[in-house]
Amino acid sequence: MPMIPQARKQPGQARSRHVVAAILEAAARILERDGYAGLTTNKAAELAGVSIGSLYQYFPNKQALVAALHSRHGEETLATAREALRLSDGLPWQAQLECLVSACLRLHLAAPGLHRVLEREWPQFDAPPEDNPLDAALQDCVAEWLAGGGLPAERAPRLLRMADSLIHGLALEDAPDEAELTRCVAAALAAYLTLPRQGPEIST
Amino acid sequence: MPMIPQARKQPGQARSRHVVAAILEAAARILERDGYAGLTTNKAAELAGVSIGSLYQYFPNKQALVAALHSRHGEETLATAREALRLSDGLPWQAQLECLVSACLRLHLAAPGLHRVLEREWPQFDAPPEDNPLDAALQDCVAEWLAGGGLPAERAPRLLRMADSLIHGLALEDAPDEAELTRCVAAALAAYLTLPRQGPEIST
Amino acid sequence: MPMIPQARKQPGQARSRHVVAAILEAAARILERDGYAGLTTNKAAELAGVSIGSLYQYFPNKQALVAALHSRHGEETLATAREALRLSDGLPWQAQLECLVSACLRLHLAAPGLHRVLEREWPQFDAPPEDNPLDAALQDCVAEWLAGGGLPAERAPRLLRMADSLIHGLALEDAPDEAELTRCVAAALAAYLTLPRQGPEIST
Amino acid sequence: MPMIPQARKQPGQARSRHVVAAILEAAARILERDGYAGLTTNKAAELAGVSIGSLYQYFPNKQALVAALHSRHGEETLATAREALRLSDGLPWQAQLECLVSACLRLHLAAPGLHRVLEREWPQFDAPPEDNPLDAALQDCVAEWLAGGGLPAERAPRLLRMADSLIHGLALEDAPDEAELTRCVAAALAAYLTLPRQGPEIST
DNA sequence: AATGAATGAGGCTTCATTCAT
DNA sequence: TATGAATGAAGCCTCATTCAT
Repeated sequence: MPMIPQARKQPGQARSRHVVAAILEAAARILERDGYAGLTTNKAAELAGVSIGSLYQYFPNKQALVAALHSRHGEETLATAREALRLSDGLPWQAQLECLVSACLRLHLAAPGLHRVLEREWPQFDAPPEDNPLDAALQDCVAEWLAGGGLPAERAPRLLRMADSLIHGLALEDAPDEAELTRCVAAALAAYLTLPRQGPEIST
Repeated sequence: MPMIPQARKQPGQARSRHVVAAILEAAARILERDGYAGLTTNKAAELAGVSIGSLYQYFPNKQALVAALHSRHGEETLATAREALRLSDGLPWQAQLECLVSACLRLHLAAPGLHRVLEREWPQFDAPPEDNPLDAALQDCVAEWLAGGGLPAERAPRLLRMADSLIHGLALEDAPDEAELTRCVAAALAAYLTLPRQGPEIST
Repeated sequence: MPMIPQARKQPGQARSRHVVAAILEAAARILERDGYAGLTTNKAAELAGVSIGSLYQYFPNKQALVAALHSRHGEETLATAREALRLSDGLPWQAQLECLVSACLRLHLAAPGLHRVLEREWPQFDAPPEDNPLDAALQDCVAEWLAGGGLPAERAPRLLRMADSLIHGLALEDAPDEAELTRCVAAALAAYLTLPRQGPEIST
Repeated sequence: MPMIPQARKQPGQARSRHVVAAILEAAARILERDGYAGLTTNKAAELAGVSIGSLYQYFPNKQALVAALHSRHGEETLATAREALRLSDGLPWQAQLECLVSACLRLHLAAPGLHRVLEREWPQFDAPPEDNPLDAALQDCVAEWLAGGGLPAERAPRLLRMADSLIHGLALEDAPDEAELTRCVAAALAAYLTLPRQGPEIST
């Protein structure tokens, strides 16, 4: 149970890659619609238009299927973050933060249910805390950016955790307004970043 | 599926109350350890030391069991919030906010896994969001406090959502430091509360 | 399983008799409404307004409960038949047959579902074929009547079986008309009674 | 509950058809022996020599399994009736009626318990009575035959109900004699068919 | 490689029956 | 004697996974 298996084979042929993509897409759609409990390997295979046997050809079990989606989500997030920082290069850090948040928010608003499942319902996210290479890369990326702006780079991990939480929590609002949410999240994160190093508690 | 059943019979005798408490306690422990999917009615009954039939005497189905825990969590949260505001009455609002966050954080640090399940994994999203009387009461409570402090009371719903997200997200940290997390969360929420009414996106 | 237990105790007190009657009445109503599968001892006890424990005080198990209803039905049928024959004494046998059929039909139209269950769905009716004393008494009664009218008394068993089948089958019609059904059933039974002793088949 | 599900997938391959046949055969045997309540999906699968999963591959639930048997019985009855009428074409209607009854009786004597369950215990009474296409076809077939013989075709529905009742009732006799029973049933039905249109109740 | 029929452990739930109070 | 909470065997059904074709 604790092992998170990888895809059984690297899709070498174009057809294989297409099948894998179809399966992942189908699984994502079901996850978005019905949650983790509503996803069955048979439903995913059917929606993907392949046989259940073919699904198991590429994914050794159901967990691997969701793990692949999780991984894909990590890649998208990393790419989005890098792109946002690149495009906003030169702007004040607050503006860059807004860009970052806005980009991530857009990513999640496209499929809030899916991301909620991947981030919260997916039972394996406690297994590898930070040794997930994608998470690590994202942390490095953000830490580097913080350092470049004179901000405390060691706050990158928690900053990401806070961003994640806020984005997922607010993306589930009834009628989410991207611009407004961006301001809220960015403001909250900025406040964290500018918190004095280890200010003594006033009371106690 | 959309029905949210209630307990099948109110525990009248002392024995009954004890059985119900044991079942809830067992369910909470399993939920904490194995997540929603890992909770089975038979496991809960066994861990509670009662027969499966007894479980169904008090809870018409598995959902009702989790719903009861959810409800209990809501009550605890509401009581905690009220108590924190009462105790900190007269302090500046920032200090009150810290008290509030600190109290809620303490509540969640006691069983972070359980609360993650109850708040995020528990598929109650089909139920009307705010007609949960406990949530509504909590919102009212916070809105009243905000109004009393000259803060925008209409931000109570989102404030609570943000608090929730941050607390649950950060409570899962490896070695959470309550005091430190409190400062982070409070700062983030304070920043949201003091955001200008509808500031233009251009300005910092 | 093959044993058909009797009521555990003879109701001596008035209260006991009342409780037993209430339980039987409740069971009959549920049987009528929901069929054999829909009858549960707990439902019967609740509808009767007594505790499940009390039900088992008077009926050792569920089968005994239904057996009691079955027995009661047999008694009613026997009484009805005797009464019909008595009242029609002196009339030609065809008229008496109509009286008999009419009386039985009326009995069944009052609660067709219940009687269907008791006669067809009740799994024990294959166990004692004719050693049921009530059935035997009914057969004797009818045989005697047949003999008195110069009709073949040895056909009583099959006559009763045919009457039973027809009455139960036709009582389930959508809008049963008692008078019309009586004529149909009586005509059919009369035809059987007047069938030549062992007439050679015309063909073959 | 009111849904009357169909087979989940039509047996396409030879293997599938064999499995379906084995399941139906096993279910029929259990139904015959133990009645509806005694039939369990697991017992049927085991007796059929297939896994419980395979049973549910072809029958979405227990009801569908029995419905399939019911349907099969309807088809057999219809075919038998048509064949009997065809073979006896040209004979006087009384002889044809005997052929009809004889053929149906033979059908039911092969497995009287099964047919009793299918016709009487099977709780299909909520389904519209005559929109079962097989029943309707049988009625049409008989009505047409009656009309051709100068008999009241509008009596076909009740005639069938009476035939059904009598056949099922008498097929359960201890040592049924087909020829004898045929004469009894045919005589009874003939009497119904020749009943005067709406004769006054007073006359004999 | 692809297919999809087959498998069977295991989950949820019911209900006849018992027994402590 | 009455009560009703407690019991647990047993039934229905799902779904991850395998394997013969």
